[in-house]
Amino acid sequence: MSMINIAERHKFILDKLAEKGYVNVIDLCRELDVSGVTIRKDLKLLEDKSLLFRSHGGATINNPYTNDKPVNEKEKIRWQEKYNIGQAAAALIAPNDAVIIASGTSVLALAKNIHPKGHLTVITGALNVALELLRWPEIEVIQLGGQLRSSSSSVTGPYAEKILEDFSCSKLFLGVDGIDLEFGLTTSNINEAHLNQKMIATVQKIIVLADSSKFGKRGFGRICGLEDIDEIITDNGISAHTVKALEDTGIKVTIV
Amino acid sequence: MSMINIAERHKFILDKLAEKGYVNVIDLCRELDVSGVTIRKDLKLLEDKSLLFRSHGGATINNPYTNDKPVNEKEKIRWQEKYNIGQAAAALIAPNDAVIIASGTSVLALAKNIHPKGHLTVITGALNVALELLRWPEIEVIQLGGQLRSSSSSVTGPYAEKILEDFSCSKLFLGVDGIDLEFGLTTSNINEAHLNQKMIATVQKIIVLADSSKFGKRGFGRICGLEDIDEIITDNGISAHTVKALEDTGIKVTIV
DNA sequence: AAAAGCATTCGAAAGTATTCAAAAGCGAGA
DNA sequence: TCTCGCTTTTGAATACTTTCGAATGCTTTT
Repeated sequence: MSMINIAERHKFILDKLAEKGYVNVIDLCRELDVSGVTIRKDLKLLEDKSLLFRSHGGATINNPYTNDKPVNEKEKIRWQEKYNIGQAAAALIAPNDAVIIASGTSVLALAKNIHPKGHLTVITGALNVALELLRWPEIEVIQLGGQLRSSSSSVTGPYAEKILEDFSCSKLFLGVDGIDLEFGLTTSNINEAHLNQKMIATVQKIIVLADSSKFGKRGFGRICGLEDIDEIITDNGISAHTVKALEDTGIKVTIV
Repeated sequence: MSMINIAERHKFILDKLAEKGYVNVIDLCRELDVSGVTIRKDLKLLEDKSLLFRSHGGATINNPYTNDKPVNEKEKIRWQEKYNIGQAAAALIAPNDAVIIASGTSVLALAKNIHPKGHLTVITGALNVALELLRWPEIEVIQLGGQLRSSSSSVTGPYAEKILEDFSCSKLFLGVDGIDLEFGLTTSNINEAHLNQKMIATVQKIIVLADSSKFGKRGFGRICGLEDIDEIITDNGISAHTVKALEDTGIKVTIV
């Protein structure tokens, strides 16, 4: 196989990488009928464009060391926004607080951003949130019980709701799938929505974490109306008009 | 399987670690068709990147989760035995079973070894066990609720015990800290022991997972006497005399 | 205490990377 | 067509990495 120019060689290399996940210099030399020096130069160019990872004798398509566990797509997208939102939310937590953290990627970002100053009690149904917080000896974590949903790694159902009845917390951090000015807060799972309602009933202050893509959307399960919530933390993709409407309802809007 | 270069070898090692939680040098030598020196060098490199923990003869996963030292220290040692024990225990699970899995490193090894054939219901208080099982859509996981202990990443307390009252399961898989012929089964935490008692009350068959170092030891919290249990799975470090004594009590002893 | 198993170090051999100056290719203009 | 100026490719020399077995020391088991 003889390749006329660089572009074609690069395409060949990337195609082979996509197919096999790995290429080595020697084989490419033979297949493309060029010298090793040339292949190495090609690989270096592609590496500089971060289209592959170089290693001795060849190259791989993805970094062998970022052993990415199959993080679902939702978790990847808008991570930076969620992270900033989580950071802002974490700043609202005071020493000796008792708070509830619901489930979802936004509140996981919150959990990762909590660096407790004093003692803290956290109630959550989300396994990943609980595990994140267990690192801190200052935090007492109450895990809600019940049937686990694999999509959110969190519990729902009567057992969780029953446990909630025994507690009274100062703040609830709630991640949602949709915020609609008329319809209120929604999530895509009806059981999750029901649990969230119980959570709302046991706290004094409700703080919603939602990146700006959530506004105007309606999920399947309605959680509550806008009039029930106290604060929304979102990113600057939110429209001024929406901010105005929320603030008119008496909600504090924090934009990160 | 012959791997040509480092990157692929490292990826293989990390993948295997992610799946099994433990790798040993000898097996990797065979699987990757390289010498022990090379594998050790690889493991050292990966350890320097803190992608794993080195241990005699192998390595264990360094999960950013479950990063509480107590478990990780324990996890380092005798992993091979625990893994084999977990494998044998997993073989006892039948389709459509409903089982309880307690907490500890041995039963975590069990969880990693479960590859369900049909539907399966699992009740557990251990977050790491629950997370491990959530991968399988065939498994319905019931997470117990309550206060979390960071050393074991598992719940104890009245909420967990209350949930247990509603279920009746066929088997309980129990990891313990000590097995004494007179004193019975013990664990180092009194709350854990109490929860284990409640678990025992809700199942028909009790299977204890314990590597051979546990025999003759007494932990702080007594769980039950030997007469209450049905089967023990352990490794071949157990003395013939102990096996005889256990079998005389009517316990089936499985040695892996 | 001995034996077995595992880890580390070292130098040799093979394989791979880099550099550099020479050669080859290529388009533009005479 | 030929040459000029440019980029791309190349082989050769050199430098670096990787792998391995053997020797030696360490840990665990018997």
